[in-house]
Amino acid sequence: MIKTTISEVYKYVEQEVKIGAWVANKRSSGKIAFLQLRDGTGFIQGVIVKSEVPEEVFQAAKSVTQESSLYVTGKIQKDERSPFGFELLVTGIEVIHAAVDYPITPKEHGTEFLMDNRHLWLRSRRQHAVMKIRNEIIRATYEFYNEQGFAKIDPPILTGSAPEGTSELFHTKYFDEDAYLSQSGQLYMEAAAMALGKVFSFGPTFRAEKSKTRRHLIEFWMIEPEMAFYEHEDSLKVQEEYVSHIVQSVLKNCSLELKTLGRDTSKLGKVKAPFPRITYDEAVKFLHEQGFNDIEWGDDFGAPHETAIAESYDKPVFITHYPTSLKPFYMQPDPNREDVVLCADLIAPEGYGEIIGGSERIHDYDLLKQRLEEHNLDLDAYGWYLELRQYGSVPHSGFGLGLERTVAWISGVEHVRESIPFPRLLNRLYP
RNA sequence: UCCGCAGUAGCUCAGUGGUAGAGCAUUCGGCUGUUAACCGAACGGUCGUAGGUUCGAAUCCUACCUGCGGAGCCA
Repeated sequence: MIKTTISEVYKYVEQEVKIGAWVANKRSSGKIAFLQLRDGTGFIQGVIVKSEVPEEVFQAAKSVTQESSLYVTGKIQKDERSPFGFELLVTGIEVIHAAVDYPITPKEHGTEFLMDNRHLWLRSRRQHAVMKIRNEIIRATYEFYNEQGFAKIDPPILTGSAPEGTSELFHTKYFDEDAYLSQSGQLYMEAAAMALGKVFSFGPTFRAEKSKTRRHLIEFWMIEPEMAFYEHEDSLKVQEEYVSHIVQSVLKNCSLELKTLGRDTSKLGKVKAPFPRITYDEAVKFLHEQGFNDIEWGDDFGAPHETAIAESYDKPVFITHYPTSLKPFYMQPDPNREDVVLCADLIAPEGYGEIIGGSERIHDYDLLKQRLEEHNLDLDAYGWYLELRQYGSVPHSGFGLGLERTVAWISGVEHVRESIPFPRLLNRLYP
């Protein structure tokens, strides 16, 4: 007997196989029963015909409960009636564990209930599809940066100093010292870029912000590349090629998952480099033309502004050259204009908001020191960071991509809480 | 922190001053191609918590708790 998985059954048409699976749902009538089986690799329907199996097998199929675990044996058949293309004509059922009163029934449920049962909700067809897409984005990320000659570098998660104050950082103790959970590895990645040239990080970040929207998580994952000798424009090219690569990889390798989610793939198909760019100045002018009177030059954009800008393009759009006053201390000023910096936010289409923030970094020692002082930051805490500009400083750029917003956008799910296995939200630390 | 909405059976909801309801889940029975299967029956309740108004409160009033949506905030 061949033991296999649902994803491999196409190799065994008209052969007898054994599959370990869970019962996602069942339907039965007097003389035929259908089991919707899942094993993590996919979904397949098992068909049990009363007249063709021993009575105890048919009774087992009729009485098995939702989410019970089974070893099922049977013959693989091609079948036009199955959306998957194959069915399992069951000849034997061995119940490994009988589930009792599985809470998530085949009908609709509310958000709170599903989040309380997140450990079980992940088994659903829809959540399974989102996790597979997340996995494909992660795989394509490593593929892209390895092909482009980047080294993966892991910055620390526990840090002593905070780039911009500590109000939105998670506080903890480091023996007798204060410590904080990282909200970005960027500064460390700059040090790594001076050692290895092109580097990227991929890890969790933590923000103790009281944000409660469909785009915010307390704990989320970020990909942060940093490149020595790359100026602003060089960095934008990496960004648009990277985002194109992950979108096209998902389209190529997750077609079944996108179909399960009902995602409009024609919109994703257009996501190919190059991406449109507008400057902050142009964006403000555009918003005024659209009737937004609540914004002036020097104000940051809110969610409605970002959405209005994104909606006028069918690809992600870069907004570049923000006012210096809106951005962090380390961004390189535009050589032609002191009042704006060489930065860009990448706004995803369809209202998913900012998925990338990046900039060219200041590489001049005196200017960086001046900026630290202007922001009232502790020069000792930033000593090592400033020192990078004393030993062979070079122009360099980098950016950070938020994984969950990207997963939510590509999957087409409404809220980032569905794009991470166990979301940490304002009021959610369980399960 | 602010604005808005909600909390009734395991789940999703109806009930807006007069005997607590439906669908799903579960259990039992029926049905040979079902796709959230269908048909019949049974089981299932501290109406978020506390106080108040009333002959009588799930329903009206007050406070609090919890959740959802949005804003603000957000490298």
